[in-house]
Amino acid sequence: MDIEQTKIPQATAKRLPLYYRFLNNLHTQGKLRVSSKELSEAVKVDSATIRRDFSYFGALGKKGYGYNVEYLLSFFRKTLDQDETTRVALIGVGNLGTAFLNYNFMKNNNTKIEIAFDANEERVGTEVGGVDVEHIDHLEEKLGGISVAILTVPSSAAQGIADRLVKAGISGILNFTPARISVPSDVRVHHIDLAIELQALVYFLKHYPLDEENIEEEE
Amino acid sequence: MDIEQTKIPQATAKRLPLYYRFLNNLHTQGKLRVSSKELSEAVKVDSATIRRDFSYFGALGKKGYGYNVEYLLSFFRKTLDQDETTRVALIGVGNLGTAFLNYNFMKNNNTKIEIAFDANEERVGTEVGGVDVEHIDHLEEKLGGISVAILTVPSSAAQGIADRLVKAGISGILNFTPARISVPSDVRVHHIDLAIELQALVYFLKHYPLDEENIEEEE
DNA sequence: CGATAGTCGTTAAAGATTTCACATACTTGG
DNA sequence: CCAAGTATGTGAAATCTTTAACGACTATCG
Repeated sequence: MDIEQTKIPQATAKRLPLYYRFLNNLHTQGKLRVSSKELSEAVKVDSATIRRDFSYFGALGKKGYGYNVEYLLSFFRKTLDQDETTRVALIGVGNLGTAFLNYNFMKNNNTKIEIAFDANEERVGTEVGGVDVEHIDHLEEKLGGISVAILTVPSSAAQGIADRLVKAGISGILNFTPARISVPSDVRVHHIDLAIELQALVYFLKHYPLDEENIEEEE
Repeated sequence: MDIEQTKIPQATAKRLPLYYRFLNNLHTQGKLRVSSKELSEAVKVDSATIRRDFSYFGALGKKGYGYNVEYLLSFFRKTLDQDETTRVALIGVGNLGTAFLNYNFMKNNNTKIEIAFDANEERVGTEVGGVDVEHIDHLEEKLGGISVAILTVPSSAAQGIADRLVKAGISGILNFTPARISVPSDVRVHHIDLAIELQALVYFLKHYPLDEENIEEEE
């Protein structure tokens, strides 16, 4: 099983959660079947790419019919490990951190922010979006085996906190600070840089005029 | 000039704002020169990739020396159109929207959120992060030629607002809602989906164990 | 001034991803 | 049960991106 899964292209892996969500929508709407073409219009990914993506997992559809929503959904649920909840910690309850805490992505996702940390005494002890805020000084003792962290602290604090997270045994960090943090090679870091995303959009607007050749893109 | 620029790979274009910011840091620190190797460690991009990226713009460095920070910076400033400010509108002053308004990216970026819109009467008329909040009903009349919008509204409202933005003449949308919006082919949309980013990280952690083969990634 | 170490720009190779196009097989309606 | 219509899964091509490797040139130090 893992032998198979290791072969899935990264580009495909990044689209899986997207597919999963839209399949969920379809299911909620009561749709029973869906074609790669329909799905393509919904998620804005080329239909051939969708078929190719699905094909890495085997033959999930039927020729002349399309895909059975329920079946596909249950398949993805297993593949994306939706049955077991992933516990997440959030560091930095500023504006962005608060947005995350109030953003109830745990609905479809089975990832749950279980605890938040902040350096500001005023925030410590409060509850934001149903999550307790602890003091950052207690990071190590309160982390309790959580393996994924969302980092929404000021960029000057990013590397220091990251070091502590690594020592505390974290294995993945979603870094929203502009700082590019250094971690051991067995810790995975994904960077999301809001300022850069905005600048990139502006750059593309100015330098890649699009017309009958528009192609949406990742992330 | 545009002839040249159109040829720049998209992957390179996405990294430019990142380079720009780090060069700015170096300049602030008083560094006069930098090698692709040093820069590589700072931004976590392979040094050969950096050299290749820079080379699309011509020979910016000197063999045996590296790159002159000041020169490189002034070059990027021109290339990224940092001299002219891009005006941006923000729609949806919720948690995430507020985070953006308080996030002062206008420091290095020369993109400026000039106006914000919200449907909540209580927020209308207030000022968040120095930006006036207008009622969404006045979107068209108050947009005043702004061509880039950040969309941080509930996903159910996303397509409707997008349609109005398009009619009002927007040319780029940074969409933070989970909805994949449909727009004419001459409007560029970049999607950033926080829930998906988190899910993707979790998926990679479980299925792509890394050790002496870690590779950081985009976005 | 010559030797040594450092660094770019680029060619070429490898790797990853997307897209085309079509044989194949299923569905549907009469 | 057949014919027409649909839609998958995939081989092959096209495209895009990264990486290795190295020749050419620069800086520096003794």
